[in-house]
Amino acid sequence: MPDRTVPEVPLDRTSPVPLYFQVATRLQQLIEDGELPVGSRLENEVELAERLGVSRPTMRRAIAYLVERGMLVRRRGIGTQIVHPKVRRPVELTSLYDDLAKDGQSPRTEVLLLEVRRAPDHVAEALGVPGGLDITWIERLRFSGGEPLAIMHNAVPLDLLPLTEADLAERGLYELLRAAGHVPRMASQTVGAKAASATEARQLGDSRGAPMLTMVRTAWDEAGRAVEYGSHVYRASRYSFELTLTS
Amino acid sequence: MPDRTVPEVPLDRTSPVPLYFQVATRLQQLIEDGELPVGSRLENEVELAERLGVSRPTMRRAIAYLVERGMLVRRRGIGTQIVHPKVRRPVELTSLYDDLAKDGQSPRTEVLLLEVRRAPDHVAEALGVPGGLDITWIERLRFSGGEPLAIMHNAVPLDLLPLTEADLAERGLYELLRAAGHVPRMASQTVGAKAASATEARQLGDSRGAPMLTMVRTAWDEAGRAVEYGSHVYRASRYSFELTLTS
DNA sequence: TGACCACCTTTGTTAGAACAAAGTGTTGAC
DNA sequence: GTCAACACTTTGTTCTAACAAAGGTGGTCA
Repeated sequence: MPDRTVPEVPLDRTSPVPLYFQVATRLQQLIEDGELPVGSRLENEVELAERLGVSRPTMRRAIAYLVERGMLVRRRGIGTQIVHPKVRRPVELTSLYDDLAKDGQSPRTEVLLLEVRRAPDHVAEALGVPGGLDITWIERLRFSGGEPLAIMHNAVPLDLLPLTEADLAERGLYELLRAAGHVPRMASQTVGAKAASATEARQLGDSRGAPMLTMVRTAWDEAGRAVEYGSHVYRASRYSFELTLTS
Repeated sequence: MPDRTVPEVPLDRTSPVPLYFQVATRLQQLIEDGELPVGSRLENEVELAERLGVSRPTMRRAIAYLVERGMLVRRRGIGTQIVHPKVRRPVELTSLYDDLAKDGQSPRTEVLLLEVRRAPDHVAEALGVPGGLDITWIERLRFSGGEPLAIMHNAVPLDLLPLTEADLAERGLYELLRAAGHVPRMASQTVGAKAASATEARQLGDSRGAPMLTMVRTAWDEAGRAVEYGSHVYRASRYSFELTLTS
């Protein structure tokens, strides 16, 4: 496949958006739109930098950004190739509410319990706090399309934000956390399966022993502060996790 | 928390290992060992570069590497802080065999079926090939600690490598792929749950209807070529997925 | 013909330098 | 005493420059 000449990229040097990002964004768009087709090779970075009017480090940074996202592949002596037309993010750190809302499923939430209490040992440990931490403890039932989908148990450190039943009924926990300035940035999850207990079956309108997907998660914000512990149970017949992962 | 003086870092300028990586690795070690405790702040990058005897770009690259991995956090005007003592990789792209072997569980594999055939439609689609693709189709039973753990169905494009029953009994599929130069770099997974079918129950020595964790995956190599399709069923009582994810 | 070497292309690494932008803290005016 | 302006600290962006290393190609010589 022959080299592909990248069209002119409009640059705004007065903009607060960094040059490397302007270039990267434009390249990404060209690839997504198919103007730079999968399999084709880019010009070499020196020429490209010259033609677009940026320095080589800036050009390299833009390319590195797309390599990181899995759209481009580079090899010394060979060049830069387009290998995928869509961004391949590692994994999106989203909540169930976000996922459903994005799909236009209009989720509904029923708050079963909301109380302030001392964190149980296993929760305190998951949050990385020695003990004696005050948390808001929440139990919610999530519906989608009018059908129950999941039971969600969450703990949020009390000093992060005040949580009310009304807020939670209308918005997802992650949305509330973000609005309060505690953006989840990293999370550690364990995904497993189990048979529904009698209680779970009753709450979810499923039969006892029905297969359930379980997820236990701890999330941290940018500054490394634990913002959420969650232990959820999903009806396997109605939910599964999709992940894209990179080495 | 006061600034922390980073101890001297030994640099080998004749080594093929890049300087920024030597610095990053040493820093990572210091953090993991607790010599640079969580919450403490690093010296500013200019001073640090000077003291360690590298240029500022090199120092920045080393730090950026650790920021990317979630160990450090930087803020303009503030400095660089240690927020986590362990590397937080997005998600490791490993196979079940790798995971078990790493835990010292000495996995055993029984090859139930190995044949060359035309890819079924849903497999061809998952691999991103229009159709008419010849694949090696494999069905394996994976044991751990003498107990059956999972049933694994895989498809590997025939032209990638020849697979024999003997190879698969001794080594994991990913290990074989890597050895053949087809290193899996990206994968797309769907994780769900289901109740064991009669066949699955019999093969896994579990009861019919027992909860099972399911995983369907397509993996690509560095060049964007599909190298594997897999559809696996794990006994939920004996296995779960652990993931770390970043936004 | 075939193997090996030299050369070309392309990305990777490192350095030095200057200015911009974001936070923090301090000083001074009112 | 309060608040705004300013200075200082620290990271972020951008540029120029040079050399190293890896992959491919073509030519020479046996």
